[in-house]
Amino acid sequence: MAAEKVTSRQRILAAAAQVARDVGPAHLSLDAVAQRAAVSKGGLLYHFPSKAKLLEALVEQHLSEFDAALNRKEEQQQGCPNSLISSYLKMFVTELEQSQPPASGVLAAMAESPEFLAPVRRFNRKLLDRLEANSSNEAKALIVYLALEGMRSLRLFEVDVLTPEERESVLSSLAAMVEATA
Amino acid sequence: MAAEKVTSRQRILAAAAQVARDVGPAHLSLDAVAQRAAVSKGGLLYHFPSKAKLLEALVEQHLSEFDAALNRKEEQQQGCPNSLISSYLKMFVTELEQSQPPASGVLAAMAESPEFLAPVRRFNRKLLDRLEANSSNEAKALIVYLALEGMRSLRLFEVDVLTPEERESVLSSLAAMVEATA
DNA sequence: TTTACTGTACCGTCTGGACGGTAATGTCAA
DNA sequence: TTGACATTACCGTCCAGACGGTACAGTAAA
Repeated sequence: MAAEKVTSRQRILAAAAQVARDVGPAHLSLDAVAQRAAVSKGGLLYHFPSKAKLLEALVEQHLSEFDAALNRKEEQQQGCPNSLISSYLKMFVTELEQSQPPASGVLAAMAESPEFLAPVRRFNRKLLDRLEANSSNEAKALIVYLALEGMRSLRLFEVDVLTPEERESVLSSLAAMVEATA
Repeated sequence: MAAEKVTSRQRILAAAAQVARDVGPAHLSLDAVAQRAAVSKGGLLYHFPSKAKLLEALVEQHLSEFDAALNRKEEQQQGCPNSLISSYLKMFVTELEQSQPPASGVLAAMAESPEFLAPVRRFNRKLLDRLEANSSNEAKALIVYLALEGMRSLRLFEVDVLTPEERESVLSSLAAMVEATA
């Protein structure tokens, strides 16, 4: 049950993100997702009984992948001061290097209704709490967090116009801010 | 021609942003916009011959209002070093104080298709060029810009979970960064 | 026998937008 | 001054297509 089922579910989720990118977040249709995932519409609705459930899962998946990636980075430098914000920065760099596509599934969910982002709100608040508990300088950590969030959202909206040089310059400055324990 | 026409157009534009906020960016329908603007659907289509034109106008309006607000702030402190990034910061604070609603019309446009954000890309790039020409420390200015962009996008997505204290702390730190001419 | 689907047919609703009016305002020649 | 026409700024209706979701019969593997 696990192997096949999970694979199908994940294929559908990935297809949904793809479709959202291709036709615009507002035009994510179940038919198109099913086709892209090489699943019948009945099959799709077997896994996700409604469009809302699919969008919910899209958000959930994004959050859990984000969390996993962050934790992975943090394990690599346990105990260091400012380890969380430092991990977030490293994670962002890794994402860039691997040129991971933005989380367009989340966009589709928010387009449908901002309510779908309630889990994101909860996640963000928890992250902020952890960040403040973990940082030697809260304000600086917040700025780094927000600057990264800014770059993420620019990419998500496909309005990122930073040159590679600017990006590098910003990222190294942010790294310096993190290391300068005030 | 001028007085009535402009008023009607603007009522429609404002109604569109409202509707997008209410029903979710993906569900902005011409009928709903017409109703909210107290115009018939035919009337709406007279001003905006297609949905695409309406969304285009929504983005354009946002950009021009942004630009106007920024220029207004900059005029108040002509000649100062780092005047542009400083103006952007002040503008953001003003927006917060007036608790202006986020630009949900732009969200509706991007939901329909990311292509609608092409003017935003151009605008951002120009802004960045101006910013770099105007700043005594490019990297720092970029960080401030990105942090503000981060806060803006969190609000736009309705996932902003910063406490007023955190916001204030960040904003005053950003102001300090701007003033510390390196 | 249960799980995990496929495929087809179908339904009700919503939506963009085409279309054909129409009333008010303005223009201009006789 | 007035009648003829043009333009502007809409209104209200209609329709074809897309979409979410249901229903159901069948199938193949574990």
